[in-house]
Amino acid sequence: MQKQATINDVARIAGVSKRTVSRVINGSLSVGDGTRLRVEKVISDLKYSPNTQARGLASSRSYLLGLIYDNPDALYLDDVQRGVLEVCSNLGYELVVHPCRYRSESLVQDCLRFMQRSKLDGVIVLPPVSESESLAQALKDSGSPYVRLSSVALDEPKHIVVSDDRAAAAEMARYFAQLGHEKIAFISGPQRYKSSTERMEGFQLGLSAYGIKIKPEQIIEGNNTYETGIECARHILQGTDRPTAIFANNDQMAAGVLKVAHTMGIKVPEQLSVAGFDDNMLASRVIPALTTIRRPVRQMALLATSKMIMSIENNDKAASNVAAKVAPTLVVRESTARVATFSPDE
Amino acid sequence: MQKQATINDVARIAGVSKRTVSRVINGSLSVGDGTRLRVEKVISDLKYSPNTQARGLASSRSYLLGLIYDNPDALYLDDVQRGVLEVCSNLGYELVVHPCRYRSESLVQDCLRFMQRSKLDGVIVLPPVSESESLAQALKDSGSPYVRLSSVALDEPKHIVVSDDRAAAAEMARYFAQLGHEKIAFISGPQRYKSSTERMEGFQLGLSAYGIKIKPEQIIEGNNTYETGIECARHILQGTDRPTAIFANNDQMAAGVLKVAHTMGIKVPEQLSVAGFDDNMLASRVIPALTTIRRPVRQMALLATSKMIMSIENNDKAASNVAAKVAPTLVVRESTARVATFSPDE
DNA sequence: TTGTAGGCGTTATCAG
DNA sequence: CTGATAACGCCTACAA
Repeated sequence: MQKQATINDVARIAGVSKRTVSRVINGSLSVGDGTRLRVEKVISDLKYSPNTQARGLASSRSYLLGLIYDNPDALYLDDVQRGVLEVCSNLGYELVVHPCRYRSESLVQDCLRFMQRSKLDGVIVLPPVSESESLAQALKDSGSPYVRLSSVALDEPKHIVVSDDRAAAAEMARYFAQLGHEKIAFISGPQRYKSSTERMEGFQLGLSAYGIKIKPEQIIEGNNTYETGIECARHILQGTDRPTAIFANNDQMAAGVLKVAHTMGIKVPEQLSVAGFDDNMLASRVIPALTTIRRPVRQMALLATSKMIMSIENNDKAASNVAAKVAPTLVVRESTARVATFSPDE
Repeated sequence: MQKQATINDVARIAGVSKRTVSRVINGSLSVGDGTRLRVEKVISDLKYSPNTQARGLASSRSYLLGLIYDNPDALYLDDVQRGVLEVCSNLGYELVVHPCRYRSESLVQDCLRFMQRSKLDGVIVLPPVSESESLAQALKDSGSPYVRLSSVALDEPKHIVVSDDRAAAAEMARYFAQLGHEKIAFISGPQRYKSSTERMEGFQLGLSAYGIKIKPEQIIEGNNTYETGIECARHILQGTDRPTAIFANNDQMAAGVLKVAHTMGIKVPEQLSVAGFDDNMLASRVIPALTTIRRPVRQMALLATSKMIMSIENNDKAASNVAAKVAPTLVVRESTARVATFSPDE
């Protein structure tokens, strides 16, 4: 392996100064066409590419983006990562991933250290970490470009991309109502997360438009895992007043509901309609395939990354102009159906 | 936000030279205890932490590790990433993720550029990219530490962590045989991947110990996706000579088999046993839960990262001594059963 | 045990 | 439009 060519080699061979080479690299306009061509030729001959570290040292840029998250669903994370990387790599940035603990005392400190240790040019923050106002504030104070993904517009447009979970949940409510369901249960996510409250409120609001109200005891809080989905489903389905439909805060928990229904011999969708939220891989693999809400995760990632890079490259106006809101959509599959006029087993 | 303290600030305030501070930072032994304490105090007072870029420029280290892969299963990637990060962050390294195209002409070039652009200290390569000998050679030539994950020991111990898929598949064969299955089908992965051939051969070998041979037409190649799992299952189950058990190269395809069986009204496991490979989230969520082989993915990631960092820190012996092999294990769930003496529907 | 001097590869300043 | 020259923050021979 040859030792890497440096800017000095290029300058020497092209017969110009380092400064000029630097100008060419960075696309400065004030370079004569002849000079530029000559330098470019040498650059490609030598397969020269600038040393990022040196560049960073001198200009305090690293071409590194950070992704901060706390233990998200694997499928969600993967989606996001793909989206981010797509934009990243096209624009010459690399991605550094950084899991952290949302509820830790040292969250802010930890993230800040992460940023300055690696001299990141900016960070993208996923929920629920994105909901931490103290982190957002710290990021703002430190002057680091950042973009948050969330279900609520908690920041200026250039700093956030939101998905309207509330409206989507309302759409699910409408769909349930139109299928004739009235006895409906809801398995919520942790109430400390905005996404959970947004979805719950959206769902309730949507139902109320049809004069339907979920009984308080039919609203149970899970923590978005398959296992708690199972627990909640048991609780709901073993009760005396079994609902005809259950909406879960995410697909994982909806899969848990399916499992319990199967175990109890309750037929889905004939005797029970079930719906989830996310539309991740699981939703379409499970039997019956889940009716759910598709979150445009990848699109959010693309938007966030574009914003991010625009901010970094001093284009705040452009960053603000990138769309900051996306709309999840209803996907109807096999797990929901019109309510039975009377249940076969009652 | 204060401007970051530099080594010079520390030196000045502690009344020593940069060199001494540098020694303290890097844990050199030849520093007087008094001096060391004094310097350390200043460091913590100033919340000083060395600038990674500058450090890298001078010593050609970046404290950055790379993860190279081509479009793996989201769940697999997530597992690996968690494992790697766990070790990484404890030892002061960050992780840069880098998807690439295994079959691309420019794979080697692309990966090498990635490494030198970000001046990575080392890379961990996932299958199937890890199976590229030309990449491995290039990495070796360029003197970059690297560790490959694979199903075959294609490199020296310090450069690889392998999972014995062959033995695991043989174990599944034994299990099938002991359940009394003789008419068995196999849905393989792409034959250009070692993991696929290892599993297939292991399975066949395992069966042959019981005098069982899979008919050639009962071996079908999928590409490890749910969709091809469905296609292959259709092909197999619509045939005249339906098998009593199907082993799929991974859980995704096994899930596809379940789907088709369900559609065709074939009861699993009563009429058909189904097993997968991986034991990812899907396996336990699906109904019936899949019997499968659990790959210790996370453990592989831990081992690989440890090796990696030891190599980086010039501890090749230690790197070689870290275990280089892990054993996947059989996990029995609900999708397999003793073969029916005669099928109820025949 | 400690300090001096020089270099790592870029970018930025400020002349010309 | 171009070029010296000084940062950037740290490390490493070599000396003392």
